[in-house]
Amino acid sequence: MGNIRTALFNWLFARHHGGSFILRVEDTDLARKVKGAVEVMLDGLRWLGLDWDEGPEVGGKFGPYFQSQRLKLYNEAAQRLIAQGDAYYCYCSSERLKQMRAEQVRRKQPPGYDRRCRNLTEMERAQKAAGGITPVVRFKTPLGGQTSFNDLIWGEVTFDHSTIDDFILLKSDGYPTYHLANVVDDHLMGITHVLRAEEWLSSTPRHLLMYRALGFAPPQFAHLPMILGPDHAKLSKRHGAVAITDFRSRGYLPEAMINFLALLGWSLDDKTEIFSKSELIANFSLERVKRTGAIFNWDKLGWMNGAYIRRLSGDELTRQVLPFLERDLPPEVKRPLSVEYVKQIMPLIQERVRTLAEVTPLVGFFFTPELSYDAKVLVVEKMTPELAIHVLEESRQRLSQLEGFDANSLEAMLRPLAVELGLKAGQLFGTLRGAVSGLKVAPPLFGSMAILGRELCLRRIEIALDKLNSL
RNA sequence: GGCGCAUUCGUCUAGGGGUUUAGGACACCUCCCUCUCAAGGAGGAGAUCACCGGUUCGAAUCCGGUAUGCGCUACCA
Repeated sequence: MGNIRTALFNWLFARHHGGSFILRVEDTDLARKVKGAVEVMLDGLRWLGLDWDEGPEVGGKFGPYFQSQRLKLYNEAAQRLIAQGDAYYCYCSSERLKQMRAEQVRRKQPPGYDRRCRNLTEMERAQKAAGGITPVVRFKTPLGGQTSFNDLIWGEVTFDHSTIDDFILLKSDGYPTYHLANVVDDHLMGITHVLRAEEWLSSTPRHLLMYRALGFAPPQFAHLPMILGPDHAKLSKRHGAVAITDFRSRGYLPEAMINFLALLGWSLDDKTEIFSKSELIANFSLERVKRTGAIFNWDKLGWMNGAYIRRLSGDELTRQVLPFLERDLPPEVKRPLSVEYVKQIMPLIQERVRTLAEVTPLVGFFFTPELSYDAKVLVVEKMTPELAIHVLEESRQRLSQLEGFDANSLEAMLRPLAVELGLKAGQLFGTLRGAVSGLKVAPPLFGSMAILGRELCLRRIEIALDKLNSL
């Protein structure tokens, strides 16, 4: 989620300024490599409509866009830094480092590499190398001084070099760390603006130090606020959906997701809530990005998604709902579904759902050949089974003789019937609703009956009567 | 522990010295509409603007301190 929001802000920023949105896959951690993860990410971006100008699949002048395919570049940079005296080989074992850290923590010292290998002589180096340890490459952080930079969102930020240790550039498996790869690539790829999550703020001085050592002009940085869960912790799997694709399968619309995500940390003014993509692009600016983390509010997302669903045309709603019906309707329902039939139903539920996934349970009775429900739904408030039977028999009678069978004629006949039977409208309609849909809460009755048709309605009333009679 | 940053209704936020009895949205409550549920409409409740000092005629807005929270402090990104 956080990554997707970061991607969105990058995309909005690029589109607003007429720049390029570049997608680079930072797959430099072998241990965390997950098969298919990249495809999922690309799918998510595509679904949201965040198209990239350079990157996987579309290519670009500065490819490849997978860091795992650019190892040579990082190696060259590391070698250059070593040659210049800005980096060095470190032969310390991870066991020693772990121990060192534990000791530092115990003594309440700031944890960090103790620079044991920083000034090894040629002789010592050769000795260590002979020991069979594959070294890592560390950056030789200046011991004194400080680095300041002007973050586009946080303003002027300063860090003392004394708080930065000699961080690793190249791991012993030959892969670069984020720090190295990121700096090398941003330079090589001509990146002008880096918009990333706040968690990177404190490592920015390291990056700046590297840009300087490498003789590269650094890009502009903007650190975005984080997205938190309801417990104020960084949003994670524990908080429900994390992958953007989860939202798709839960029936959220991409436009709503974008709108909602954009408002997490950014706002235009004190009242506008609904933004189209082009309005977002037109109005987006870093100056209006907040600095504080925002909690992901599912309720508001639901409301916003509902608002977007209500704005859909009948055709569009139908098109979007179809896959959910195909997926969620019980197997006994014949496929493929009739698009025309679905389209007829849509107006009845459009303003009643917050997600596309909520449609199926509401409209299942339009498709299911056999309704299965408890006879209790036929006996609404202030009714008895006997009364319900009477009501249904009377209704069946009238329904079978009714001239037309559209919503209007149904209503014109049913309303007076309630009066005639000495019932409140809700009593009659509720009973019929139960018989026809098997639901207590359902789409509007007349419209539903019209779509189901006379024959089916009458049959369902028969079945309802059977149910009541066998109570 | 160190460093950096933040702190306005439960949540997302507007507001950056007087126009603020701090505005909007979600959620919540009431009423209207109504065949259920929604949607829609009208109201309501909800924030001593973290706290303490200072600057000022005047501070949510500026300054300092405190508290709390978050991030970083990995051969993760």
